Amino acid sequence: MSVNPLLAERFALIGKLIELLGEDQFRANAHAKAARIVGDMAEDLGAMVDAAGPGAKKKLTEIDGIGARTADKIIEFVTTGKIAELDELAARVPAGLVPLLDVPGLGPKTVSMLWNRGGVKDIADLKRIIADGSILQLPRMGAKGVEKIKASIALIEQGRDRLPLGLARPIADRIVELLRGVEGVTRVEAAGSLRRGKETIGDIDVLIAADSAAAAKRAGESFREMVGVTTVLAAGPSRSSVRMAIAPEVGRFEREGSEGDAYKGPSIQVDLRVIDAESWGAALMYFTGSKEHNVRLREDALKLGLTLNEYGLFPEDGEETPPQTRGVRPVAAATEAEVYAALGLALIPPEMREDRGEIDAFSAAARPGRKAREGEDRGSAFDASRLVSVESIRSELHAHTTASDGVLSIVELAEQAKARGFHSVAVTDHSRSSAIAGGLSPDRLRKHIDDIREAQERVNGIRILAGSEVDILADGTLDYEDELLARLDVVVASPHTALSQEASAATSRLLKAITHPLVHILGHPTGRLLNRRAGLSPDMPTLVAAAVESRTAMEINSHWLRLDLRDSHVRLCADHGALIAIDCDTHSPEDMDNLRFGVATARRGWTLAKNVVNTWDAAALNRWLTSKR
DNA sequence: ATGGATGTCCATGCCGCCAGCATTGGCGG
Repeated sequence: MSVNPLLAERFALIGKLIELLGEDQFRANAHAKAARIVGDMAEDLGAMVDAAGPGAKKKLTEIDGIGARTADKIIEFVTTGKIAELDELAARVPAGLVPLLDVPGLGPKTVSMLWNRGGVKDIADLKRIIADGSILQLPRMGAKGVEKIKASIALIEQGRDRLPLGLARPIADRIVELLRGVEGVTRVEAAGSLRRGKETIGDIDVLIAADSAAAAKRAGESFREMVGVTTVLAAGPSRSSVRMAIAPEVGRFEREGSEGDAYKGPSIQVDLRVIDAESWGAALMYFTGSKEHNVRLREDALKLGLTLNEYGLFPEDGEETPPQTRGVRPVAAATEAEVYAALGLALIPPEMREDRGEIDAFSAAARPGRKAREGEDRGSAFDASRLVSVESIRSELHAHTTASDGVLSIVELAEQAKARGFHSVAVTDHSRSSAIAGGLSPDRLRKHIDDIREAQERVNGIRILAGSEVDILADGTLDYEDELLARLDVVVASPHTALSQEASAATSRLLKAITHPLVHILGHPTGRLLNRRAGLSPDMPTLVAAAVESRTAMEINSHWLRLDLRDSHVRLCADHGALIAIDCDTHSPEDMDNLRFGVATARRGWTLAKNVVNTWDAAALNRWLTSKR
């Protein structure tokens, strides 16, 4: 287990405690920032500290946003497992107060006031003073706000995580399709973290433009009456807001027994916003985010004598009131491209809008102090057309058949892949140790290879590669003898068991697989499952360096429960030019629809199409495969 | 607490909206 998520959680907590105590806001911000940086880092800080020894502090402070004090705390946590400052702060604030910060509508100032003025120490206290009405005596607590807080608490108590992208996306697609069918609606787009392809989604934001107020009204009505809506939270001319039920089955809705407020199952909030066509681009940018990206853009706008908001990019005139309310003409507003262009930027793909260096990279002018990226001339803007896209994917290199735990025969799998326009598909059933998944004994694999060759005889227009998803055992050895692996066209090596082994063991285990001369692809490298299992936390820089050296591809497993590698790991691969394989780990035909999630993750990690083996034509793919034979 | 410019200090992400209160704080993006 990597210490990074633990450290991120602790830094975030320190920041929150400082805010609750009403102490230095800048210290609080600095800790929140440190939490974000540490959480995004691919390299395990525990390994870094151990490896650097006495030089650890210097190494840590080289990271932008980590100073001497934070470095000390990282080292303290790695070596002792605790942070004294955190313990001291925690002793001064009731533990039950921190979860209150997660209640929508409650921020640090309000929670702090509830505690100091209202004696609130946890959610139960808050509910009590809401119930007996005494909360209304406190400053800034009016009837309207308290109603909102009450509703938010009810929601929080259902205790749900953010929704995986793979569940949110089909819901959003359905809503977008519904609204596009409303007469007079001219534009519809889902924005937010969904549009950025983040692995989990907090809520769904849908923007529309319409050619009349009547059309916008019709759209709002259709939206609020959709199947699956359990509660209408808002119903105004410019905004509607609902909660939608999510059935246990993917992307399906369940209405029986879920009428109105009685519904207590999983749900997601969906907001519909009506946008003027003239400010479509600015609004889409604002609602797409990320917040950090938006703030950077607004900062840069000010340096150019401009001010950016969700209505457009305007000349900065020093007036207090928003420019659009004074009839000021925007410099740009209608499309994202023109707003970015007016800021001296090429259109930044939504997946990259995270304030992770993309604004400098997309700047038309060279900016000093920036390292040129692989495949990029210093001083020229990042070329978004070179990023990998769904359309650029030409093969699936990780798929299962009925021989192990898939539902398709070899021929059926080939037909599915062909229908998607692929030139090749690899049959990679499980190896013997994955007994539950029907792993093949060496003898069965030999027979399976014959079956694959025989299937190829019967199918035209697609190449069927004989492969295996071979288990990487806990010590790094592979589940078949080299002699057998050498007979396969493609070898995907993946960890399936011992997924909680310690970082150093995981690193050497995976390193063995990457450097094995017969292995082409490292499959779902960490074995994590979203919201369920953290998986391995190997030292990623070491793995990536080895992958570059041995020309082994690192997989992005596209299944929305895996998305493994994750975006930050992918970015490390892109920075070093490692090969990437984007695969669906196909077990059934629908699994191939997950490709877009894998591609989104690749784009979030700045992956160029040329570094993705699935984008290569058949000849190039074959040259790479045979180079390891 | 950090990072930048200076050599110890100084500034520190933007903008709009809403409720509550009476002109601003707090929140969310």
